Amino acid sequence: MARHGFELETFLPYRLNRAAEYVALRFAAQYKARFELTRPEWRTLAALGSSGRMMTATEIGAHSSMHKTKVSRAVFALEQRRWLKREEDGRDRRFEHLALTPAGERAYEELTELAGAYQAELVSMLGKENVEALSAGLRAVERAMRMSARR
Amino acid sequence: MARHGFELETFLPYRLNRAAEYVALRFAAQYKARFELTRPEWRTLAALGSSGRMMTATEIGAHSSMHKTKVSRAVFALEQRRWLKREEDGRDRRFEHLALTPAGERAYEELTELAGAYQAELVSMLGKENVEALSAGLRAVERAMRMSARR
DNA sequence: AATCGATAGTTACGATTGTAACTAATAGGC
DNA sequence: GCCTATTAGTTACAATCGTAACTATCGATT
Repeated sequence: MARHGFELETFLPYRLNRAAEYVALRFAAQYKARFELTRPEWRTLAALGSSGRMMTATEIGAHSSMHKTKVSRAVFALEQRRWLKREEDGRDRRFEHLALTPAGERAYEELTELAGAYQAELVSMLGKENVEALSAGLRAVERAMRMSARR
Repeated sequence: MARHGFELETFLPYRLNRAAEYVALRFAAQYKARFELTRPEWRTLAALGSSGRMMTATEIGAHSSMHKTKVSRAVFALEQRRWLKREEDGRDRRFEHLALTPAGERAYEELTELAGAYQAELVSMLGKENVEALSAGLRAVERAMRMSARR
């Protein structure tokens, strides 16, 4: 039917994007319904919770690939919710050291359960081999990202 | 270092999203620089160009996974640029049949060349086996999308 | 110690997006 | 032949996002 060689269906950027949207939206529906959390907020929570230590906003951005304005807004929202507290650095007052409050920790624990269950659901939906293939492919992209990051 | 099992780095929705963003942005930079095109506009152009026939806005949205408001705006923009023309349906006047103008065709040809070159660059960057693994994984996700689409 | 440049984080602003409401047109039941 | 439900497409509006500009702080150079 197509007059030309090109087909959007076979174009990797398009396929990646569509798959990512689908997979992310299904999970976002869960934590939005459960916690009224946005994606930047969930990522910030995950970064702090999984590291298990205090982090600066810049570190969070680097760890979870978020623009600093996104992190800034997410930190503000989590602080309002009393899930996160800031502590100023005595030596260098530009830094804010961020940590989860006990309430934030509890939310994080629940979220990681949701995430684990969703990942398991993905494996059973896609099949173990397919997930491994996908993961290997993503690993290659991640490698390429790191390569092009260092100029 | 992490106190908990969960790591964002191993969470598929996150990895997929980050990889998709990276791959899409690198390509978007090319067609934005060359044509001042937005992503919805490029997708609309690609849908029309590759099908080689007239399509309605709804068809374009279904074919390229875009919300109808995105399609509507992209169609308007491409029409302003004289890359696309509308033709009304005589029998059912709700439909608009869309087709590329000769200028639109020429732009599409150039864009597919860019796309082909980029896909080739991806293969050489990631390695053929990795692209095939990624593709197999994506195919599984696409299958799951189709499954959950039919209610 | 004064200045310049770099860095952490915030905010103002414009652009883009999706939801929902809207218009216009058709189909199908009665 | 109506009345209702459905569909195609557009638009108003609010939310979200990134760029760029901004404040505040620090280090280094002189």
